[in-house]
Amino acid sequence: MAKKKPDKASLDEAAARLRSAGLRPTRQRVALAGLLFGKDHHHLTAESLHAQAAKAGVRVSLATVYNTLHQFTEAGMLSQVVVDAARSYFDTNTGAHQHFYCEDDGALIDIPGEAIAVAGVPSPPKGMAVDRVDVVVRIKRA
Amino acid sequence: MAKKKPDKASLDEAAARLRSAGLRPTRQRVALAGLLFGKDHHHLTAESLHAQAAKAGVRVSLATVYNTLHQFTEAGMLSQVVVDAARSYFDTNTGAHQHFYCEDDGALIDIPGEAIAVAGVPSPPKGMAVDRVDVVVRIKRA
DNA sequence: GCGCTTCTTTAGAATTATTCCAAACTATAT
DNA sequence: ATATAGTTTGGAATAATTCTAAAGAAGCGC
Repeated sequence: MAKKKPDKASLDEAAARLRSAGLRPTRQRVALAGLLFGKDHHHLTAESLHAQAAKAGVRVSLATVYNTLHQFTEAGMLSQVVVDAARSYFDTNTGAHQHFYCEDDGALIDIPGEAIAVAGVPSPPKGMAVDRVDVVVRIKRA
Repeated sequence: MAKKKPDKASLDEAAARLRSAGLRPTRQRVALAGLLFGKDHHHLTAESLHAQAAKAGVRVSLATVYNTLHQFTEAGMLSQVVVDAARSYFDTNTGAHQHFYCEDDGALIDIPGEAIAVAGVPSPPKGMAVDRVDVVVRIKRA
């Protein structure tokens, strides 16, 4: 049988992480953090995480999944990837990197941050500061 | 009083454009094309174009605005800019260029195509071809 | 541990953007 | 003019996300 829940150690670690981000380590937040950070970096949507939680036997409402994703993003534990007007993707990799976005099936593929160089960004309007530079390489079946 | 509708000449030109794109020059398409291409390049949403049409005295349903925006995009007369998961922006400038996106107020500002250079894009997975590379420079009030 | 206060969760309603639908129209070719 | 195929439209339908008010847990002081 497949292991469903993350092990206790990683859950404890998740709780600690939450605490230091100023978030109470509630059952649902700890469980979601376990699902999110217990494995390799990956991409997800609110719906997909909600489904994954259900499969792992964690009871969480979809509203809480949305809340949690936003709180984690706010806390810098996740980053949001905007590639499609229809749905919001999140990425457990918060480091500087970019994405391929497959327009046929909606898949996201990481491009390591050091691979791509963007030169010539003009200085932003007065009073504004650059928050970050996103590069999306849109690909299609040839 | 402010001029509300585009002049006849530009409407005729719009009709010709539509015809060569394989679209019947209907009253609503011609009117929307007049609003879109009769002036400098700009950014818009379905809602904003619908409102603008209403103000210009053109009767068009919102559904038709959506249809038309997609058809024009398909025909290469408009391009879609994805910067915010919440709404779809369109751009009358279909040339290669990029954008500043102001996260505070949702404003889009063009960055000329020749300004920015993106180097190091890895080759896409087998069987895939790069459709285009979008760069969004997210800015905030400093 | 007990009670209190504050933060969280939740089900379901509400919102928002967008698409779908079937009926009424209209451009175009004949 | 007519017929035909492509369009428009209001309103219903969807989909993703947010809001709300009430019930449930955490954390703190005693």
